[in-house]
Amino acid sequence: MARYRVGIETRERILDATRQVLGDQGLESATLKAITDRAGVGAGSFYNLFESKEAAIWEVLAEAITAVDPDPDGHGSETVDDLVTAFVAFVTGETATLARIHLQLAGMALTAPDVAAPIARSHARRVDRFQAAMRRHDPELDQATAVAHAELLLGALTGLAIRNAMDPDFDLAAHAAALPRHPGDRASSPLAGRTGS
Amino acid sequence: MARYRVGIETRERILDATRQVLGDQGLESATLKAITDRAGVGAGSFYNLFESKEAAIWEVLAEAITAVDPDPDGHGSETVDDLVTAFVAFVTGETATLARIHLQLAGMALTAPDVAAPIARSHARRVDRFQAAMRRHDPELDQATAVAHAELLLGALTGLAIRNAMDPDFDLAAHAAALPRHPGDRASSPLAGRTGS
DNA sequence: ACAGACTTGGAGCGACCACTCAAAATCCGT
DNA sequence: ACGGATTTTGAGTGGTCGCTCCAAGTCTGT
Repeated sequence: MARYRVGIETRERILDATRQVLGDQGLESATLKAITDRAGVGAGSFYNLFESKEAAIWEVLAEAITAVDPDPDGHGSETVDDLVTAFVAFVTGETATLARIHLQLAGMALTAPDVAAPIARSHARRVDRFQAAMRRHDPELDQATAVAHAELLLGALTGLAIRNAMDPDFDLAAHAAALPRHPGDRASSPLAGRTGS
Repeated sequence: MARYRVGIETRERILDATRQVLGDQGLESATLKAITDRAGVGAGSFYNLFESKEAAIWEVLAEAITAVDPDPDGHGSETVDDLVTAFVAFVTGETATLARIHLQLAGMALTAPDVAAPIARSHARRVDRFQAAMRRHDPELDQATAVAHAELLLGALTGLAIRNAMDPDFDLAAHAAALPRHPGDRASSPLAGRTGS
C-alpha cells in the first residue's frame, strides 16, 4: 500500500486531515466523511491506503502521545527549564494541533483500554526525564520527592495548556515560566518578567 | 413531563445509566441504546422524559462540572487541606463515577464550545476557593502568587486523579497528602505517613 | 510508448444511529 | 372503582455510519 509517489502524498494529506479533525472537533466527530472531505479524497482512496478508520486515527494518536516527549537532544544534560520550554514550544509551535489532541488523551485513556497503556508509558518516561533533571540540579534530592515534584509540574503544565487552548489571549509562556521548577521553589507571579528565563 | 412517581423514578434510572455509560465507556459510546439498555427502559420511555439524548447527557455533564466543587460548607474558614481532602473524597467516594466523567471534561471543552464556558467558570471558582484558603493561611501572600499556586495544585490533583482512575492500586490519598499546600512548601515523598493529615 | 501496478471516486451495502408514534398498560385523584 | 392523565413498549422512519467494489484514470520501469 502506497507504493507510488501520489499514494504517499495522499496518505500524508489524509493524516493531516485526521490531525485537524481530531484537534478541532474531537474523536467523536472524526467520521470517515469528515476526514476524507477535509483531505479532498474519496472513500476508496482512503481504504486503499489505510486498513480502517481506526488505523488512521490510531496513527495520529500515537503521534500525539510521542510528540510531547521528543527524542532527548541532550538527554544527560537538559535542565528542568529546558523541558518546560520544550513543552511550551510543543503547545504553541508548529505542533499546536498535535498538542490539542494530546490534551484529549487523558480522557480517552479512561474509556479506551488499548490507548491507556501507551499513554501511561509515555507519562512515566516524561516523569522520569523531569525527575532526572531535578536531581541533576540538586544531587541531594531524594528520588521520591523528585518524582512527586515532577508529577506536580507535569499536572500543572497540562492545566496551563488546557487554559491556553481555551483562551487565545492566555500567556502560556509567562505562566509556565512562573512555575516552581524544583521542590521548595516558590510559584511566582506570572505578571512579572514576560519572557524571562 | 414526569408527573407520576413511576415517571420520576424512571427518569432517575435513566440518569444513573447515563452516568455509568459516560463514566465507563465515554461520550463516544453513549448511544441511546447503551443508555436505555442499561436503564432497562424502552426508547419511547426515554423520549417521554427527555427532550433528546443530548439533554440527558448534558444534565449529567452539568452535574459532573458542579459536583467537584460542592457548596461551601465553611466557605470562609476552609483550609487548603480541607479542599484537597474533599477532592480525594470526590474521586474515591460515592461520586467516583461522576469523577471519572469530570476527568473527561477537559478534553470535551476543547472541542465542544458550549461545554467549555461552564467548565471555565467552574475552574475559575475553584481556583478562587483554593487561592482564598492559601491567603487565609498566610495573609502576607500576594494574590497573583496564590492564584498561580492554586492552578499548580489543581493541575497536580487532576493528574493524580487520572493516574488513580487508570491504576486501581494507586494510593491517591497518600500522593495528594504529599502535595505542597502553599507556595514554597516542599513536595514530600508519598511513601511517608499513609493517611497523615 | 507500452503494459502491468497502483490510485481514484463514488455508488451501493448492511448495520446502526437518534428519534417517532399509536396502542396497551399503569397510575392516582376523586 | 372509575376514568382521564401519564407512562411504556417496540416496530418503524429517514439518515448516517464504516466499509466494499470496480471501472476509469494515473503512474512508472522498461
